[in-house]
Amino acid sequence: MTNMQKLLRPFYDRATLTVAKDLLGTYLVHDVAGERRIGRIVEVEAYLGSHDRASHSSKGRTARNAVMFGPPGHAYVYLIYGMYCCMNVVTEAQDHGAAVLVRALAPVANIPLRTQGPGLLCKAMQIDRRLNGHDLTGDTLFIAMPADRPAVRIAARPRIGVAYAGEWAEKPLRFYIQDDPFVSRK
DNA sequence: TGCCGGATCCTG
DNA sequence: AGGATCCGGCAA
Repeated sequence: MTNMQKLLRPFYDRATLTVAKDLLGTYLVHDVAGERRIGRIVEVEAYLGSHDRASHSSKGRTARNAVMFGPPGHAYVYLIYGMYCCMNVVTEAQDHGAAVLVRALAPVANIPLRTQGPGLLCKAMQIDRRLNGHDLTGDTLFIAMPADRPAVRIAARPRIGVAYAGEWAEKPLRFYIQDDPFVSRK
C-alpha cells in the first residue's frame, strides 16, 4: 500500500474552506473485519457554521448535530431520508458548528460498492451512525495524506440538495476534483 | 404525542 | 417525476 500520513487534530482545526479543499485527494480509511477499505476523496461540501442556513448547525445545538459543536477531527454521521448515512468531518474550534461533508470517493482498496454520492460512499465504506462522534485521529477510521498525492484542479459549485437555504444555497461551497470520473454530479 | 421534512438514491 | 423509509425537531 502506498505510504500515507494520518491527518491529525491541527489539520481539522482550521478554516472550513481550507480543510474542505485540502481534503480533496486524501484517503478515507476504514478498517472493518480485518480488511482495510480505502477511498480517495474527490468531492466535498463545506458547511461553515451556525450562520450558514444550509448547515444542520444553523438552528443551534440539538441531539442530532451535537457532534458538529464538539472538537474538530471527529466524524459527524447522520441518517438521511430514513435509509442512507452521510459522513462529515468536524472543523474549526469547539462550538463553531462547522463541518465538511464527504460526497464522493474514488475506490482505492477493498471497495465493494459504488462511492459516487454521500449515501453510497457510507454504504461502501461501512460507515453508519455507530461512528457518529468517532475520533478521526484514531486507528480504525481516519483520513490520511498519501505521499504521492498529485496536484489537483479544484472546481467550486453550489451545494446539492439545499434549496431551502435561500441565498446560502447558491454559494459555491461544493468542491470537487475537476474531470474526476467519480464525482457524483457535474 | 403527532406530524412533517429532509446535506439521497433508484426506478419508471 | 415519484416513492422508499426513519427519525429528529417542533407545534400542540
